Amino acid sequence: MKLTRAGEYAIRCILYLSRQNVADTIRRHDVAGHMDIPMQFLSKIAQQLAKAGLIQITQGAKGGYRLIRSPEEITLLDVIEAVEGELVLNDCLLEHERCSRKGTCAVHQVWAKARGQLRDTLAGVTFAEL
Amino acid sequence: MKLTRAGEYAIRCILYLSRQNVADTIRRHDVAGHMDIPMQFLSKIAQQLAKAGLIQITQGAKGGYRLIRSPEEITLLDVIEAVEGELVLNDCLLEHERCSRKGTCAVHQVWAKARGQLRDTLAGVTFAEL
DNA sequence: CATATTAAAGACCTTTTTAATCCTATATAC
DNA sequence: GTATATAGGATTAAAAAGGTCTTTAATATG
Ligand code: SF4
Ligand code: SF4
Repeated sequence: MKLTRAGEYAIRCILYLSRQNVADTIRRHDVAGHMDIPMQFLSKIAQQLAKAGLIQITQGAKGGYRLIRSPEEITLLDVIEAVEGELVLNDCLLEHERCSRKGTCAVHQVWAKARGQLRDTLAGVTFAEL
Repeated sequence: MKLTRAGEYAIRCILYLSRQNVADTIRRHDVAGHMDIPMQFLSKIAQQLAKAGLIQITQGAKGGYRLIRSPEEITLLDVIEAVEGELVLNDCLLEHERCSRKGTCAVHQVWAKARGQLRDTLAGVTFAEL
């Protein structure tokens, strides 16, 4: 029930990019150095952020990462779900996960509510505010 | 960012006990059978629930588990934290976890808020309601 | 007391996830 | 074409999750 390192690093990465001149491409080396992220691990994370449409990656000299969307349009939830997948608090919340009790289970409703609340909270914070 | 099986089983166990005659001692075998919990694994979980003061365990013939507190007094959060430990969403929320950014980190505040919200939600549901 | 019943306790195990790192390939600026 | 940078796949080590096995101990009942 906890954020992974990858999730934490992803947030730091976007946070760093948000604070620079947003139009610039920032070197991976700089992001990793300033935000205490292992460089190679950052590569993996950046690739997921790119796949999710949050950043653009440029290879080669002068390459690096650049935000595609503006900080106001990126929420914490976006970043977290980009690297951790859909946020659920209990497996039975996933559509394909079958629990025989699901239909009538009162606990299930609680998890659904809690999940909604958490996602709303995280979706309510943009990187412009951070 | 998800409940473990142990947590899920713990909830099912308390749920089952809450639905029986609360004063009765229920056999581990029955709980496991009715709630689809691996028997030996339930032992481990029950021991944690006992340590947390939620159930009383009796060994020997006619032994089993019995609720100590009434269902109205047991919340989902109680049960979850009994087996998973204190609920936190990011490591930096733990007192002893050091992050050099913690002091000024805006993200930290969000996690603190989200965690509080989630705990409140789970603490707001008792087994009498379930 | 003897015996049957029932759970504890600790060791052990397997699988999955996490958190990286290594290495080769590839893209770009100059 | 060379130096600079990241991609992408394979690999790895450590930890956590999710159990199981075996031995021990407690209790009821005849
Ligand atoms: S018992 Fe309820 S909460 Fe637990 S997995 Fe099934 S549907 Fe979900
Ligand atoms: S950067 Fe902020 S949110 Fe991330 S671990 Fe440090 S204090 Fe917590």
